[in-house]
Amino acid sequence: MQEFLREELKKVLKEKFNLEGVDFKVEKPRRKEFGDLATNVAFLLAKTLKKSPPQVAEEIAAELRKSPAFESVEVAKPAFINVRFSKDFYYGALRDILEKGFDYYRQNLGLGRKVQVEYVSANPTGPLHLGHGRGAVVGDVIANLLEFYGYEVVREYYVNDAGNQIRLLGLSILYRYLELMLSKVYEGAYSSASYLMAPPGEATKKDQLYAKISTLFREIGEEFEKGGYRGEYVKELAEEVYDLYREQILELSKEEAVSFLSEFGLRKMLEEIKTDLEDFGVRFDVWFSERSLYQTKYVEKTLNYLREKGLLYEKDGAVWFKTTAFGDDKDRVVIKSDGSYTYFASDIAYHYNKYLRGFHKVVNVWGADHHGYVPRVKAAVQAFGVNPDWLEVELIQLVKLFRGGKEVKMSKRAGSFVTLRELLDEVGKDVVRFWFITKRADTPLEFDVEKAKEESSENPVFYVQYAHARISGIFREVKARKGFDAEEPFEFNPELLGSETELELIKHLATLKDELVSIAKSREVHLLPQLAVDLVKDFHYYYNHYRVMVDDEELMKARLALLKAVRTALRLLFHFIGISAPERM
RNA sequence: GGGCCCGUAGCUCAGCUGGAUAGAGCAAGGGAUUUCUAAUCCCUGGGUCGCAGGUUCGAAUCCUGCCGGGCCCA
Repeated sequence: MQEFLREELKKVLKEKFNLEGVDFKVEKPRRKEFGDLATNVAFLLAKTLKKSPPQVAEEIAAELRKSPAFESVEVAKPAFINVRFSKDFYYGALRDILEKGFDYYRQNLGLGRKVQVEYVSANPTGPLHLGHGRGAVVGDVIANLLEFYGYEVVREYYVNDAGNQIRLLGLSILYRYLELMLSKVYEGAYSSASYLMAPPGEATKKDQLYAKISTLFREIGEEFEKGGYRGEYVKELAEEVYDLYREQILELSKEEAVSFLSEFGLRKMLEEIKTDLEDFGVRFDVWFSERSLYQTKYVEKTLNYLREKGLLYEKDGAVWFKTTAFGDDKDRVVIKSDGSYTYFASDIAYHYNKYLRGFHKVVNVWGADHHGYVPRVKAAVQAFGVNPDWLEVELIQLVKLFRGGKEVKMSKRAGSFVTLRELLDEVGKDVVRFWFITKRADTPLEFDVEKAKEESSENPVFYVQYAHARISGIFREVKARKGFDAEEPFEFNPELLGSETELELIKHLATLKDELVSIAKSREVHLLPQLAVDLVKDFHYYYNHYRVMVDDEELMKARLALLKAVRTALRLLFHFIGISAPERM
């Protein structure tokens, strides 16, 4: 309806003042006495038209009044124009919702263009933590919105499976495996008779194992101390290795063992990450391997491309990319002096790949700790001759975990952090998803587990879901007692919904359309939960003041239609947020 | 030292492309159901919008400085 008024206003401006492209605002006023929608357009035009704001407002209002869609058009205090839509306008909206369902809310903003949303992309060197979870929800919700509004969305996870991190994972598993072997040796797992019956003069099997373990420990100990992964999950992986391979790993050389275990760990972690995300309602279309960029020589090709454009140069034995040519504060290394590529090199290649895949737009959901990274990737994008706005980066701040008002300190290096999995198991998918998008993504979120759990009855998540269950409950009752199936399409007379409460509710449903579009455009997903709460509040009020199952069948049908429309809107909101719509609670 | 983000009710947060009496949830207090789910509804209290200047018809919103918190880089 905002769009409707906006168009009407544009028409007036064009026809009456011959003005176009005025950036006026149409919004829902805070107080309902001010009407359904208000605009500040008169303030903006006063200067150009050399008239007083109230005067301009009055002239515009006079034009608007000619349309039957408006019940009233008033000019208020300074020079706001307050518009009230007619009942027929709203009844029409209600009919539309019943008839079209989700499609009432749909708008083809995307025109079928391809958009990529890349999110999570956590290193597969450990379980997902809460920050990843937050990014997962935000990315997922953005993707849901874009999909709904006519984009062809590719959901993608960039897997950092190249480079030292993975090696360190393998090395850490090896270290824990050695610890485990050592304890097995001492526990006597390897001191059975056959091991002890070595020919005279030869070391026992036990001695041999011990010697190998000590050697390997010496070789990797320092590296592990410096950068190894300390989490419990590494020990678990080591146990799996032991169960599968027993002492066989010891027959490998150090490097063989590390690379074998790196692969093992990578595969396991990816599986785990995938499962966790699926249980979180997050699925990807593409798992893009960083390593593949090297295997297909994509990194090389991309750098050659930049070199041809004269954007690479050598200095201090390293190869640099002239990102300053595109607004970065300094140039960046792409090949280090030891000949190895930097992460930036593969990132450039990855984005070149995205570009060549023909995306109309690319949305990257990154942890806020990467914010310093944005200018250089945007620089790279520009080097391909692409507008930097093509790449949109949404930064996700940390999640601070609280338990009963006390912060739970988390440190990844020390291995003490609460995983997404643990939180999911403790409070449930719907609650976590809902809470993770209640705050602007770019500011830290404080999440209190006790609150999310204990207040379950006062929890906004259940509050909104309860409304859905209530409506479904009414439908069940109506069917059981009156034999009327509201799930099927039915005729109704909207004019029977004449009370202010009912009209307000219909208005609410119509207004939601504008609000959702605005959220989709601005990626302000944190507003969705509030939108759900606001709508549900109106519904519960209605429920408490009006009875749906009444003897007057026409009235009943009209009210059922209203509830059905509310349920449609709720389902759409839940769909965006990614929470379930329970039939009963 | 440089850059980015944040500071709004007791708590968690909206509002920030300037606009009408600054909102929501939770927490606190009081009330409502012989009726379709009380996981509900209604009412009440609660604010120097971090501080100080500036811009203007008008500032929580824009600009500058300071204070406090977080993150990144060197």
